Amino acid sequence: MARKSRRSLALPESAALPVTVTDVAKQAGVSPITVSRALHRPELVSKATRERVLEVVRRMDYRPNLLAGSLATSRSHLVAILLPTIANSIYANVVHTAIDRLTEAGYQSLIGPTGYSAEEETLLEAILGRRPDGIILTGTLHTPACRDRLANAGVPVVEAWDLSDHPLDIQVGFSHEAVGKQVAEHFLAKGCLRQAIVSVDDPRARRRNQGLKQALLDAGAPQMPEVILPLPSTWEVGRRGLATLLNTDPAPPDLVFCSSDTVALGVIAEASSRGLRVPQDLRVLGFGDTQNGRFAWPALSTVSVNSPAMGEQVALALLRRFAQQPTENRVDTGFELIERAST
Amino acid sequence: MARKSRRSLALPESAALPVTVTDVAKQAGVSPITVSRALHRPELVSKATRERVLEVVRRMDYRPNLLAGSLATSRSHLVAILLPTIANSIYANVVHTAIDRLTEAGYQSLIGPTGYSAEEETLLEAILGRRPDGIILTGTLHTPACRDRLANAGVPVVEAWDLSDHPLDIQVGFSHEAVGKQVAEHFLAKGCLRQAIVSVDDPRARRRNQGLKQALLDAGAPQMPEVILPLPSTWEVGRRGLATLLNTDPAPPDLVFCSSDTVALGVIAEASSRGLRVPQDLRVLGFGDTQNGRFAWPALSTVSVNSPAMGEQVALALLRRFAQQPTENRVDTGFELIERAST
DNA sequence: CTGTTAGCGCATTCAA
DNA sequence: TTGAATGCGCTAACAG
Repeated sequence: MARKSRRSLALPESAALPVTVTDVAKQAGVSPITVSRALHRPELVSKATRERVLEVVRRMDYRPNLLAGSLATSRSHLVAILLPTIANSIYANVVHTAIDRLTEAGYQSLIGPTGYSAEEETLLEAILGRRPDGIILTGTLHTPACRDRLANAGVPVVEAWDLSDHPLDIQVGFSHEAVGKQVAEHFLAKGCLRQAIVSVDDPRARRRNQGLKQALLDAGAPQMPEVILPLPSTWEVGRRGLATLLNTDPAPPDLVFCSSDTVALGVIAEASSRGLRVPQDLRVLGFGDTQNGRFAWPALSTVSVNSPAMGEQVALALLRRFAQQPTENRVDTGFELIERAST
Repeated sequence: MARKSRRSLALPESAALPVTVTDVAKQAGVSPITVSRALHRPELVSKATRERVLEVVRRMDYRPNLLAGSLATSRSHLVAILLPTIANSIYANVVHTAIDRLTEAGYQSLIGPTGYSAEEETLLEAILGRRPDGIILTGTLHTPACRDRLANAGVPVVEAWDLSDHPLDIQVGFSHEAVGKQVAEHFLAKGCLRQAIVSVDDPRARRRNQGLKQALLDAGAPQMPEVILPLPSTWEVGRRGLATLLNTDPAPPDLVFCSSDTVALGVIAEASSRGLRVPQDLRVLGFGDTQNGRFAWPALSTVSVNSPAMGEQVALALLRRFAQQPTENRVDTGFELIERAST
């Protein structure tokens, strides 16, 4: 009893046609909608029919087609996550936590790599075409057009990892300027007057650096060289960065503020290969949460940003929106300076 | 001229109803299918109407609903990627490369976290319910039921990071036993007879370890202690691992084979805090490609698995399947032992 | 080259 | 408690 026009090719019988609600309905002697209800709103169906239907569902190995469901309900249960890169990413922990929470709540995650500004618009359209129920933004969108597009997509958007003055919608993050400021002040108080910077070229890193430099300026501390190298963020950036610093300035820095823990490790490697002791001769400060707070590299101080908490907040904000509950539109997840001596 | 029953709520006019093919068709004075063709198969439409339609598309800001398209064509242009974790993951580089290629080819990536065996089945159903055109598996599926389900889902599946004797479908990876064997033999030849292991508890790591131990056995080298610690793979595993090794055995190892570069760094940290020189007193061997081959930690030897190439092959295999071109069902991407002395 | 018809699989609305 | 009719938005098949 073949259906009217499913597939033109003759298929081997192993590739059976997918079972649909209609198939189940026929077998169970009910209408398709009853099957749907038995599955999703069982309280609307009498116990007898419900059990019969579910039995048939099991027997026929019925798997709902979520595409069809989404089309009919206009709720895709899809969350799009836009991030520059998955590999070695400072955002990975946040994204990971958020995905876990969303998955638990029955949402699935669509990943969009925003690494290449050229195709950003295309990517965004492809993503929006799936009609996601929500969007998570970790990196920065390159073109203003894309930001506009997102703002007007009629979809809740969470921007993570930052608090800016021009929110798209919801923000979960912290102030990068404040990070730089606090680092500078903390170490000024400890007597570190020669604070240098080794950083990749990233907008947020630049704002942290700016915060640090401003604080130094305000305190009347000397301006030290700042080495900015291109992405990606590798150990090599740190090694070359410190090498450059030391070659440039006759008087070495007493602190190096790095754009990430990875870069900081490179600085430590370079320092030790030059016989500089960390932190006695040179303090090295990283940023991020590579090890997720579990364990830090000896002598590597760092600014921990509490990624898991951020991930939770990101997911929470979206889920509350979905449930049409009131939401905070701005969550400051803070950061914490962790100092390590050695061993 | 409102449509019949779209949305019940009165919406502010800013939240305009999404434009559909039908809307465009009306404005352009053609039928919906012509709009569809002008967009997707322009060669089937006369230049004049095509231009008119596209003009209207632009003016009305039409955005195709990919859910509807997928439902109609049975091609979702979605690839599901199942991986244990995104954070600090050894798989991240592979996944990243694969996503890039797939995105370029017009496919989008759905991420499914398989970290929690308990809900593995639920997750899998949710993913399959989206009718992905292909599936990428990086970690291991925990239950046999899930493997069966995948094998019979009627969807191309690529298993990455491994070559086993019981492929689900396509395999792209390398032999983990061979890694262990080659490491053992290489360093035996260099005179390292006391090869110990510090590893997390992971099936594939265990197979690498097994390969190493077997090769040692075959060569008549002494069996050294093997420290297996629970996931996740952090520096701390390395530190505690080496500490345990040194406390357990009076005669220290001359080589420590680690389950990842991260663990290996921990071993190096512990070694240096104990005054052991790497590699003179102790060679440390990592595994993976944390830095993607760009730069290695001084004195950290490693087994590089060429993740980008693997990612390419994974994407390629799927794309060829989608295009119904013949495919290799088993691609050995190999690995490479990289030895580093210092500095 | 263009349009008509019909269907993808499911769920909302209303009626019974 | 159940069902019929209909629509979600798009496209394949066929006709003209």
